[in-house]
Amino acid sequence: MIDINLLRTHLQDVVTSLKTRGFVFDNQFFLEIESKRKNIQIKTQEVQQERNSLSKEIGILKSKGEDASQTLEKVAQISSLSKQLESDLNEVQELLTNYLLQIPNLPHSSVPVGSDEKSNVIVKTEGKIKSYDFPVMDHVDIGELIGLDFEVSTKISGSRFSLMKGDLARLHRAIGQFMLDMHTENHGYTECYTPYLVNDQSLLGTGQLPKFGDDLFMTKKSDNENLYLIPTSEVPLTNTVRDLIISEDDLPIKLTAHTPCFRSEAGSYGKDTRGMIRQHQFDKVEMVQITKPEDSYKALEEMLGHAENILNELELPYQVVTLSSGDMGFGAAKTYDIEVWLPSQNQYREISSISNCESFQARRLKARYKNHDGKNELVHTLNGSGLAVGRTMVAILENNQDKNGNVHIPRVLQKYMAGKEIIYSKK
RNA sequence: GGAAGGGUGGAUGAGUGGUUUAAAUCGCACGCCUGGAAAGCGUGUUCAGGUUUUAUGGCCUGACGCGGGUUCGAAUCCCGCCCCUUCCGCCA
Repeated sequence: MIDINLLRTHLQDVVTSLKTRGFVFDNQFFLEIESKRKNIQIKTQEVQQERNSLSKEIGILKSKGEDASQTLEKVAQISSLSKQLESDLNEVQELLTNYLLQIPNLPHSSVPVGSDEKSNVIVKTEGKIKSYDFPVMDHVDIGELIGLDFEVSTKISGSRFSLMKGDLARLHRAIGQFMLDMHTENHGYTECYTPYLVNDQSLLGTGQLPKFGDDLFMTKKSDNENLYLIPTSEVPLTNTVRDLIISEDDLPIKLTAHTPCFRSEAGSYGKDTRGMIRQHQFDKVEMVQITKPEDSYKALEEMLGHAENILNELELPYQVVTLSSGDMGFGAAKTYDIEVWLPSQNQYREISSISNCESFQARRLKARYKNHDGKNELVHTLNGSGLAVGRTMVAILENNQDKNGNVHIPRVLQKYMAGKEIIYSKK
């Protein structure tokens, strides 16, 4: 949620900024509803004040044993007026916050302006793309030779799920373990185990609700309560600080978790239907940082470095792009995507997304810290994949294949695979 | 799932319809005292919002788990829900 005071004081700037990310701000609606809110609120508070003082008078009169019927009569009218105004005020305020919840975050000044991914800017390209003297297979063809079985997963659950067996399943586990170990042992994150089902308050806090409910899998807890499968562990990790006032000494908070993620991919029919690129269920190791406002952009660079370290260790070629204003997610002020090289597609594909949400989520979460002046100030929240496990495995299969369809296990993963160096194909 | 008890400012905890402006204690901050400290004494110490002010601030509204209701007036009474504790049942 963006700061309503910004809308009151710098409306035009906000409108212009939002336009760069394709959001059309309803100026007239806002001004209308805001002035209505102001009028009703002032009037409501006046009436409440009068009611309170008259009610107090009644109390005093009665305690003295005097007759209060005249005052009672007077306050009866005021009281019903007050009720009416209170409900009017509620209505207007609900309208206003509902609108505010729909508004995406403002892009940071360093974000390239553009309407879609075509305006993304490549920051750097790392690693050497191998050349292959044989026709490369994609990960589905390789996978089928070493334990990837979409026929079975389709039978069990339908499309966009996968089932792995044997060394491949172990490789998948090894990747997650390795990433988690890197973040906890070398990057200073605290490992977390989190719920995979979360309530709607949590999703409202991180911005998936109310606007993107269609992308979530929902379960029913009871007649009047639903729980949602997490689309990313950003949700539980970031919500750890909801409704908290954190002491300055405890910042930054750096959390990581390896969890499955569940997405209905409602708006992506026909995209990446083959293979493991776009699934309803996938594993991801997530990094989350909670920082002081002045530290958040330093933290963003740091997190990018942490994700890059993983790819460097795995010896996978990648590039880093800064997302343009129109390509960023709802809550982000600035986002870096890391894209890994996939030989079968002859292009880089997203494997990580690292965002600074500034105070956007913190405002929804009521996540604050006590600054050195003793004032409560909203924290900044950042999240990033470090990395998507399934897509990392895809990249390893494709980049490390040989002409016999064997997959060479990256050196850093071998200790997680009992020293195994190659997964041999059944070809 | 069943039964009982509970949820009040940073902590403990009092408060069963009206001077509650949420007591008291602890903690914390500042001041006095002191060579310095402790003790003691004094003062202060929640959040959100509105409005006004150059500003410190002032005035006002709301918040006692959440949401409704009754009432001129609700922390207090009524209804629904959530969470916690203990016991029972089930279960890994």
